This record gives sequence, C-alpha cells and structure tokens, in this order.
Amino acid sequence: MSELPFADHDHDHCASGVLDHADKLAEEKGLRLTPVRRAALEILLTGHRAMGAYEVLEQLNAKGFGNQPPVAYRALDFLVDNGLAHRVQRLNAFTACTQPDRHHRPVFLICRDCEQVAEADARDVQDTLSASADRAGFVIERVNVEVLGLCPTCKGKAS
Amino acid sequence: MSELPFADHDHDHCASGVLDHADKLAEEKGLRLTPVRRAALEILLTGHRAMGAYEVLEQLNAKGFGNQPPVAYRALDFLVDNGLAHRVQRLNAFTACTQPDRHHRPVFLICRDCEQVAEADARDVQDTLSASADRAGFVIERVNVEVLGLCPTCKGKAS
DNA sequence: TTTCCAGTTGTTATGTTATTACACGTTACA
DNA sequence: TGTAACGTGTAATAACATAACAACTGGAAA
Ligand SMILES: [Zn+2]
Ligand SMILES: [Zn+2]
Ligand SMILES: [Zn+2]
Ligand SMILES: [Zn+2]
Repeated sequence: MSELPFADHDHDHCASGVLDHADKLAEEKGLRLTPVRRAALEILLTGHRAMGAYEVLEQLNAKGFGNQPPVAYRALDFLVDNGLAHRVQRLNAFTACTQPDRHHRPVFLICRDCEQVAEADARDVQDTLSASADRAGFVIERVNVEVLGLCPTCKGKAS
Repeated sequence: MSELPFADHDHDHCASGVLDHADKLAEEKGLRLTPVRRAALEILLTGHRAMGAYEVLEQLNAKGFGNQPPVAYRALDFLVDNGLAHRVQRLNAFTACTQPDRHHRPVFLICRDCEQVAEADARDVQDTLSASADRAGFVIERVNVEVLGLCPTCKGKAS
C-alpha cells in the first residue's frame, strides 16, 4: 500500500484537481462527461465519503436534474466504468476515485465507526491474487478488496 | 491460494461432510444448530452455489418453516457468524463455507458466466493486506476479497 | 417446582437498493 | 437530412433488508 489513507489534506484542492482531471480525460478519450455525470462526480467529491445512490440522486435533483433512481445509477455507473468513481459493495455506496490519473488497484479501508472510506493502492496485494488465480485457471476481470475495521482516529478514541 | 477451485468433486460427500462438521461444531461449542438453521445450511449445500436470501427463504418455507424474510436472514446470519457460511457481497448472496473446519481467509472467485462461486484460501494475500493496513494504522476486523471473472470451464467455452 | 430470563421463531409492516421499460431529445456521422 | 447510437427523463416494479412486536422454548435461579 503506497499511500497513507485517512491523512489530513487540502480537500478543496484534491476535489478540484480530480474534476480537472476528469475534464481532461473526457477530452482525451472522447468520454461524454455530460452535466449530470459531472454533477454526480462533484457531489461525490464534495461529500468526500461513500454515498448511496439515493443520496446522490437527492442532490442531483436539487441541482435541477431528474429525481428517479435511474438518473443517479446511470451517472454513477458511467463514473465507475470510466475509473472516476468506485463502488463500495459493503456499503452499497459510491465514492469518487481519489487517484483517477493512474491505473490503480484500489483497496478500500472502511472505518466501522466514523464510516469514512479510504482508498489505498495495493498493487502488491492484487498481484499476489492474480498469480494465484492464474494458477487456478481463473481469468480475473475485476477485483474488489474491502477491509472493515477502525481507522487511526477512531482507534485512538476507542482506547 | 492453496486449493484449486472449480475442481470436480464428489458433491454429496462434501455436503454431508460439512453437515457432519456443523453438528460436531454445535456440540463442541454449544452452538444451537436448530432445525431452521440446519435446514438453511442444507439448502446452501444442496444448491452448491451462491443463493439469495429470498431463494433460501422459499426453500425453507417449502420445508415447513416461516415464509417471511427475517426467517431466512436470521438463519443465514447465524451461519455466517459461526463460520458455516459466507456472504458474497457482489451478488447479495450467501454460500456454504466449503472448509468450515479450518480458520481460513476466504477469497471468492465468481464466474460471471455460469455464476458459480469458488471459495479459495488466500492467506498470503490477506497477510500482505494486514501488513499494509498495520503500517497505515488501520485496525482490520474483517476482510472481503471478491474476484469477478471467468472460471476455467467458461473460459474454455468462450474461446 | 415454579419463576424468570435469554434466546429462538414467527408475523406484519416498512425501509432501502436497484432494474425494467418506454418516451423523447440530442449528437455524431454518413 | 436522414438515421442510428446515445443520453435523459418518467413510471412502475423488483430485489434486498430491517424494525418492531408477540408467542414459545428451554434452562437456570429461587
Ligand atoms: Zn480509485
Ligand atoms: Zn474512523
Ligand atoms: Zn469458508
Ligand atoms: Zn463459469
């Protein structure tokens, strides 16, 4: 794991950086980062945590978009498919990718207390996994690694 | 990963073996493997695949138990809590543990074609993960690793 | 034995998450 | 300028999960 998750950071900066990157990516790859999609990404970035689809939907609607589930699910699916967001299975939630500029193997560290989700890169973990799956003859297409526990902050509070 | 998943095997034997083990475990640890709970385990073993709670519920009801969701969820939760079954997040489904006799770190290999789920043990993968989380100051409580792809059989069919 | 309690099972009702199906508009492109 | 692919919106519904409460069970305390 190369990054320390849960670290303090300049959030406004990280958010606008990701949005800039998304705009660039859209232009380069011809992705259609339409208003709803961009708004959904903004919402995830502003929330800075894992958000449920209906929560995103509510905020999309407040910004003048539709208010039916598919509106949110489609935008979120687009973001996930294009590496701008991830789905956190354990929480039935979505979170903006914090490092969309590099092809990474995300691992999610989920704090059960404060519910924050940190995205770490664990190339080594997933390389191990790939090697094992290869031996078993299984072709990996997607990997989902999620860890539930206590983040450093909440660990401190508990003790 | 120490086991080859998706291998042919004597399924009736593996199923009855797990049930025997569950009975033994119940006696040793004082677990109350009641009729509904044992039936739920049987259903998962007979299905030999990941099954949704409502699917299990339907079969429980056919055997004379209640027909409301909590009946299934409670039995399944019991099995999961006691290591007799696992939850597959990706599929919102449950599967009988194939190796309940050892304390293992399950990794699920999910075939997107035939929907079979193989349970492999990946101690090495999760040890790597633990070490990384430790460095980040995160206390791991539960880990969930799920891999989506093509099993050897379906890989063959596709080519 | 009787009382009590924790735990189990059942029911109703409700909450939460996700998809299908279809209409209409927009974009890209021949 | 057709037209096909894609995107957005809506309504309806499916699928998954939990809350709240009543009734029963089985064992320990009195
Ligand atoms: Zn990411
Ligand atoms: Zn925390
Ligand atoms: Zn297992
Ligand atoms: Zn398969």
